[in-house]
Amino acid sequence: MGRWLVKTERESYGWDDLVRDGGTEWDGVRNHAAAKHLRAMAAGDPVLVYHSGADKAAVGIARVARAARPDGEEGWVSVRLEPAEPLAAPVTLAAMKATPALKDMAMLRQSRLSVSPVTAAEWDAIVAIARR
DNA sequence: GCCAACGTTGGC
DNA sequence: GCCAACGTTGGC
Repeated sequence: MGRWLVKTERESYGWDDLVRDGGTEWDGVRNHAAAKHLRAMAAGDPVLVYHSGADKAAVGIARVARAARPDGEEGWVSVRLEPAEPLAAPVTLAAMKATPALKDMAMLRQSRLSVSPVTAAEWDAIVAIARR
């Protein structure tokens, strides 16, 4: 099972929108590295939803409801994400950067990557921060 | 094939 | 508002 993180801006389509809609097609990714991760997602995989911009925090956990399929434009794909549960508290970028266990996190290493993998250890560390 | 110019993202 | 990172485009 893979674990993932997707970035979005609250103002464009955030966690609250995902909850309201009960799920959405995660499309429009036009970056090859990010798209590669979309293609690697399997139904059931958990996905952290991170708000870039003003919030700069992971706020909820979604699940991959359906693996990648063509998103309408040649060569690009989308997956369906559905909300699972909100994090007990937002985990800010600052908190992630301050956590040694997360220093190699793909998102921190390459801040512009909109879809990135999260290791099991990183996932656990983030959930632990949310609960403390 | 190289590289400069340019656009976008996202943190500060 | 600025800047760093980085991807894309287009001239050569």
